[in-house]
Amino acid sequence: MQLSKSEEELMNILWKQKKAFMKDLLNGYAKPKPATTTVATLLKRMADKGFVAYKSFGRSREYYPLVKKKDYFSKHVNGLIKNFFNDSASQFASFFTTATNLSKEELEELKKLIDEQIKNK
Amino acid sequence: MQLSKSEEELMNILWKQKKAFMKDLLNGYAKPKPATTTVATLLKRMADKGFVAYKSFGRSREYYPLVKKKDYFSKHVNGLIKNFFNDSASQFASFFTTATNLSKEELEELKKLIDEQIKNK
DNA sequence: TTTTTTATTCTACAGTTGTAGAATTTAAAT
DNA sequence: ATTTAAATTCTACAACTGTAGAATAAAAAA
Repeated sequence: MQLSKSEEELMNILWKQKKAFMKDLLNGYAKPKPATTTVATLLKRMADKGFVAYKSFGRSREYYPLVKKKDYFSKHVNGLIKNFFNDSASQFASFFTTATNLSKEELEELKKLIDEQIKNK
Repeated sequence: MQLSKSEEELMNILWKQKKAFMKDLLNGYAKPKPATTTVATLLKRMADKGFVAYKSFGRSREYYPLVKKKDYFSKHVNGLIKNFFNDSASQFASFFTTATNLSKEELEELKKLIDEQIKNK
């Protein structure tokens, strides 16, 4: 099962912190922080879905991710690709480069990266 | 408001066909085609959300998209980028090239595209 | 014209999501 | 030892989703 939008948001905070207590997670949110109970609910759901686990320390818990951001992400993008680009990653890639607004520098950087990739094949 | 997963799927069929009657849309689905009423429900919701419209022909309708795939898509990807990559498109791009499995040919193709982009800047 | 097919509208319902208050528990502060 | 602050569990609830049957209407086929 997939994570929902707000679960993803929380997951992202957790990925950044690697492991965190409730208080750390709350701290990871910006401006209008959600209620503690909201985060708790999300964490429970995420645990049920198998995306996070925790170590108990007395009353509270240290949460940590069970899936790597990279893995989660690539599955995510693959869904996008499948859904929108007839399962063609290259079609997606070309779409991507024209659809997003990368600066010249970023494009150069990306090109370099691709060269690396090509060498490794 | 955003489209849901299955609405996206349908939207994608519509984008391919440019405009379509119910029957065409149903035809666009693979293997276990959904019930006509299911598609009808989705279409109604999509119309409410402002993503499709239609021209009536007697009893039935010819549906057509109100948003371009490209526009929808870039908004979509920007959400992804914002959520996962601190708003950095280039960070996303590099992540993308390593996370997806492009073949050598596809990579070459992509590189060529990027060169085009660079020239146009 | 009677029958059949097809599209549309209504209604329904369970599952998911976003959000959080109330109650409780426990660790920390005084 | 009391009070206070923080984390957890329970409960709740409306909105959104996925899916489709029943009823209806109209168009097409027989």
